[in-house]
Parts: sequence; C-alpha cells; structure tokens
Amino acid sequence: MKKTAPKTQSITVSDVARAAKVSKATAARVLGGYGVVSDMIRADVLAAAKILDYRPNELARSMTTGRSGIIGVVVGDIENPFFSLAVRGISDAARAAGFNVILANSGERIEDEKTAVRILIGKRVDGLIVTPSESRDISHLRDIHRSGRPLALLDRGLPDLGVDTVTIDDRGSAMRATRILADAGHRNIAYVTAVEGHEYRDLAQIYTSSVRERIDGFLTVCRDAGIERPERYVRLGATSPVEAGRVADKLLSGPDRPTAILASDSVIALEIFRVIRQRGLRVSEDISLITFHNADWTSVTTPPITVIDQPVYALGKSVADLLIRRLKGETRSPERLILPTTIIERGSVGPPSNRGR
Amino acid sequence: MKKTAPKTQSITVSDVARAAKVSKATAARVLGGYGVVSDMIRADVLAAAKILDYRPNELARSMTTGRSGIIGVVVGDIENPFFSLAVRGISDAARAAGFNVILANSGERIEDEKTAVRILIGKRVDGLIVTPSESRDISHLRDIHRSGRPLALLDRGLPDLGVDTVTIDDRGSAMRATRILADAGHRNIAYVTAVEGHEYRDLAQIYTSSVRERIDGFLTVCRDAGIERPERYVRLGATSPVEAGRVADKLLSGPDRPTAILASDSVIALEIFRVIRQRGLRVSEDISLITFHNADWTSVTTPPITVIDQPVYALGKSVADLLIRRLKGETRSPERLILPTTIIERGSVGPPSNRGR
DNA sequence: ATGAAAGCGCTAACAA
DNA sequence: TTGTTAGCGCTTTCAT
Repeated sequence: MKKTAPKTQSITVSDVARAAKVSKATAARVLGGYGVVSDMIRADVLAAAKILDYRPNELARSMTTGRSGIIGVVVGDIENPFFSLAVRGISDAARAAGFNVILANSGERIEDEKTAVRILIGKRVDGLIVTPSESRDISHLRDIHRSGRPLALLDRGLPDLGVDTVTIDDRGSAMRATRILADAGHRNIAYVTAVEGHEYRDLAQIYTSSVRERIDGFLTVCRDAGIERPERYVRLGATSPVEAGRVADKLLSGPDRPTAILASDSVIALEIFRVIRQRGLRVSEDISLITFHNADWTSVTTPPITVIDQPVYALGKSVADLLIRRLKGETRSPERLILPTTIIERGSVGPPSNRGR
Repeated sequence: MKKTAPKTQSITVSDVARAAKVSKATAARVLGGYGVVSDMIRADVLAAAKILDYRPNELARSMTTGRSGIIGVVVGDIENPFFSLAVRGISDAARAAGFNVILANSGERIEDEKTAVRILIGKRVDGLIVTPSESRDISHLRDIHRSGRPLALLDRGLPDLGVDTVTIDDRGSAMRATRILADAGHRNIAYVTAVEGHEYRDLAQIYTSSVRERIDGFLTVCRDAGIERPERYVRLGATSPVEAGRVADKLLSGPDRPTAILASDSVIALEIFRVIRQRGLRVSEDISLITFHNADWTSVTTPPITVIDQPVYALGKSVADLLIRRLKGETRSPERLILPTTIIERGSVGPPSNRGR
C-alpha cells in the first residue's frame, strides 16, 4: 500500500527533492548543509523546503552519522541549587559548542543512576557527564567507556576510573572551614552531610569521594586542634530537607550538643538554621554555623551565614569543556581538575557558648 | 570473566541473531519484547545477548516505531526553584508512565524558546510541555500541533491555542495578597515582576498570561480599596537577581517609596529583601513584603515572609499527566486546569510606616 | 512459531 | 556538480 493516510506524515528529503525536481541526494546535501551544490539548485531546494515546511528528522540523521549531538548529564538532585547552577554551566558550554543536553536525575540512588545511564546510552548520546552517587558499583560507568563514548565526572572523583574529572578542593575547603571554627575556640564541632547511612564509623564506609574528603579534612583539623574523638560529631543521612531536619533535631537535642556545625550543602544548612531557631537558640551566639555553597539566601539571614564559596558554574563549564574537547577528537590522558574555593566570612561564627549544656 | 564487546562497533540484533543461530526477526522479537517466540529460543537469544552485552539502539527503535518515549520540556529558567520543583513533578509523572524527559531552558527568550522547540521536534519527542515566554509569537507552538505531537502548557495560558493547560489561580492569588496589604492600611503598594519591559503602561503590553493576570488582580484590588493610580507602582524587568536588585533599589530610593511590596517570585523577593536591609530599613516595620512561591528560605528570615503557596509540584505533575494521557491515545477537548493557592501568613506584613518618606 | 524482506529518513560512497 | 545506491539498527508486514 502506498502513502494513503499515514498518521503523522512529516515532510522528508524525498518530498523536498520531488518538489524541487532534483535527486534525493542533492536535496539532502542542501538540507543537511554538506557536500557541494550549485547556488541555483540550492535556492530551488530551499524554496521547496520552505513551502513544504520541511523539518529534518534528527533521529534519522543521528542514525547514519552515529552522532546525536547530545550530551547526557546525570546529577544527584536537580533541585539542589548546587546542581542547578552546575547544570547551567554545562548547558552554556554545550550550547556554545553546538550540543544539546539531556538531563536525568539519579536522586543519589545508584539504581536510578544505572537506569539513567542505560537509557542515555540507548539514546546514543555522544558523551556523558555523571556525578557518581557511589564508588562501590561503577560497572555502568565502565560500560560507558567500553561503548566508546567519553565520560566525564562532575564533583566526585573515582580513582579507579581513568576519566576526565572536575571537582572542588573538598578536603582543603573542609579544613579551612573547620579551622575557623576551631580557632574561634570550638571543641565540639559537628559535620552534617547528605550521604546515605546511619552512624559514622570510619572513612572506609563512605563511598562518595567528595564526602570522604571533606570528612577527612574535618577530622584532621579537629585532631590537630587536640579535639578528642571528633568523629562522634559526624552525622550522615541528611539526604533531603526532611531528613536533614531530623538529623539536625537529633544533633541539637542530645546532651552533648555541639557548639558549632559545618554543613555539607545549603539545603542542609537551611534546615539546621531552622532547627536552631525552633529550639530558641541563636546562630553565632549559641551555635556557630558554616556551610558549603554560597546559596543566595545565606547572605540575607540574621545573622548572615559564613560559607565556603565554590565555583559551581565553572565546575559545570569545565567538565563540559573537557568532554566536548574529547568529543571533538582530542585524545589525551584523563585530566583531573581541582577547583579552588574561597571562604566568605559573614556573621554566623562566634565563640563557643555553654548555654543549655 | 565477561567477554568484552568490541570498542568501535556496538552489538546489534543481527549479531545476537547470528550468535543464537536464529533469524534477525526472531532475535528482534525477543530483544524488543514483542511478537511471539518459544521459550527455548527466547532463552537462547537472551543468553547470546548477555554474552555479547547487547544494548538496544533506542534511536533505531524510535525511527521505525515513530515513538521516542521522550517528553520535551521547555521552561523559562531551571534555576528558579519554582521551575525546578515543577520539573520534578513532570519527571516523576513521566518516569511513572515510562517516559523520559529532555529539558531545555529558554531563559524566557522567545528566540531560544523557538530554537529549543525546533530541536526537540527534530529529536522526535513524543510530546512537549512548554512555559511560553510570550503570547505574541506562537508560530512555533502551532507548528508542534501541526506536526501531530501533543503540546501542553505549564504555568501560562495561551487562549488562542486550544491545548491542555495547567496554571495556578494567578489573578485570585494576587488579589488576596494585595487585599492583605490593603487591609493592613497600605495605600502605596508596589508589584514587582520578572517580565521584560521598562515602564508599565497598561495590561495590553504584557504578553505573559500569568503576569498579566496577576497585575490585573493587583490593580483591581488596589482600585477597590480606593487607591489612586496604583499602576504607578507596577515594576517590570526583574528578570534576574541582578536586575531584580536594580529594580528594587530604584523603587526604594525614589521620593515616593511604597510601604508594601508584592513580589512575583521568590528570586525577586530575596533581592527585594536584601535591598530593604541594605538601606537600613526593616521588613514589616518599614516595608511590608509578600511574595509568590513558598521558597524554603522564606520561613527562616527575620521576619519570615508571608507567601502565596502555589502547588508547584502538582502543577508539573498535572500537566505531565494530561500530556501522557493524550500520548496514550486519549482524545478529548483541551482541558484547562487552574490550581488553587493558599496564603501562608508569616511576619512580613505590618501597618504602613512613614519613616523617611 | 519462525524467517525473509521491506522500509523508517537520512548520509555517504561511488558513479556519471 | 549531480545522481544512484547502499546501508545505519530496528520493527513490521507477509509468507512459511
């Protein structure tokens, strides 16, 4: 049966070719912008395409070229401003280089991350940028590499995997922030982070490089300052606002309440801030607070929050640039960029208080 | 030890068929999960696929089926928490129905919106969800419809376009918020919004339905309250944090400073809050403030901000559900959902002050 | 239940 | 320059 009443009849190169009275190949050359075509014929084809309202089928194009022009991005949580900003960095770099971005959310769940990667590979994305949610199970990431597609890691390193990676100076940042707290006289400093888990025992239990490095930096400075068993104040499990609130509440209700807290991201910090208030305590006077990520709201609270300012946009842009360079054929050994941070001291750090303890 | 796939060429149904000693069609039936195949042969094919590490090529699949399993989403600004949350609503609904989401940012620029739509159609997404940045130029949206793909509108209506639309009760929300301000005694109330433009003249100049409805509601209540020329306090152009800050600064530095402000989103509200502080003024005592969107930070400031709580997640989920139902073959006349909002009264509204005026 | 063969819309050799 | 033809990897008749 010939083309009688197809469902979604879209205009193809053949249709345009027929209308312009040229061969399919010639029409395709004009429409696809490759090869050589005389100006007169080009005009004819373009005119026909315009009249018919031709839209190239990128799918078919990708099938034959093997390239989709898409970069797949898998992040932990797009609602976290940290990731939103990083994604904008990626998108801007991608667009500038003529690539599109498919975004997938893993929710920091390894199974969802695997699914996302599988789908993205299925869609034949040209390359992937992933924030691996953990380092134990990275078979799906090896698969990417094996499939011949470049992979780049964002925010979290995976030493076992020789791929381009851009992170921030997690250990150094945590150290400097902790030192500010220790220098202010604090001996009971807590670190609250988003990684899955109940009780902290040791670093080997942490499978996310950034989290591990930060805890390591935190503990190192604490010990240098002569604080005993600082690990008792490491709190995991602040994986959502609700969970963060729970963790904060528990942390501040115990008999051994810390006098200072370092939060691993702004979402957690906000919940900690909220709980401190709810308990009738004051930030800075009663509890000092520093957080990773210079989120917009941190500068308008009373008091404003001292933060570790990460170059988040640059983080996204850099990793995308690295990937794109590979996509354009560059071959070189994997690069590992570590972006520096700065600390913005505001008003949330004060001397330790004994109130209520 | 698993045998690794060749790097250059990926495994196809033909490869699997050959390895399993069956025809391409049979292998495809097993691998694609359609048709009928005997259990024995199915097992053989599956085994061969596993050994060869077969990955379906979704591109090729989409080419022949005409369906990609992708929903294209074009939003104004993914960094705005309002959109992040709506997108999560969309993503959750999509995933539950077996669809994936490609996200594109228009930056509220009509040209970028058109480009995004063109690319998405090129990728043969099954349907689109768009927050149209303006109503003057909607040819690209008509094109979607013409291409046979369903379109659904998020957050902003387009009366000329008969498509599924989900918005919040913009006019009513603005009215109720304005009334709270007027009831508190305010006569000089400003409305600050993100739409492109310099000076406000009349409603006909506003091409975004949500913005227009809100301004309309705002002006109506002002006039009902006997306020003269309320339109002099309508401020456009708060399209980014920096621009919002500029607008707020100008608004608060004039001789005719308002005693109350209604902000159209939380990003703008934050900048207004910041500027109020910078000028040594106090929120509530000197300037009352209400904002659309119950952003996380609005409850922890001093004072906490009174907000219009929009069902943002539901907004995204509803529009996705509507689209998905159509994608599954449902035919019905376009639906227009208007979701109700609630006002959460906190501490940012007080009686008008004459300080410094 | 299985296989052979025809496309989907496009690009890429190769010919003319 | 332009045209012919052969696929890309998959699904889908239509036979068997």
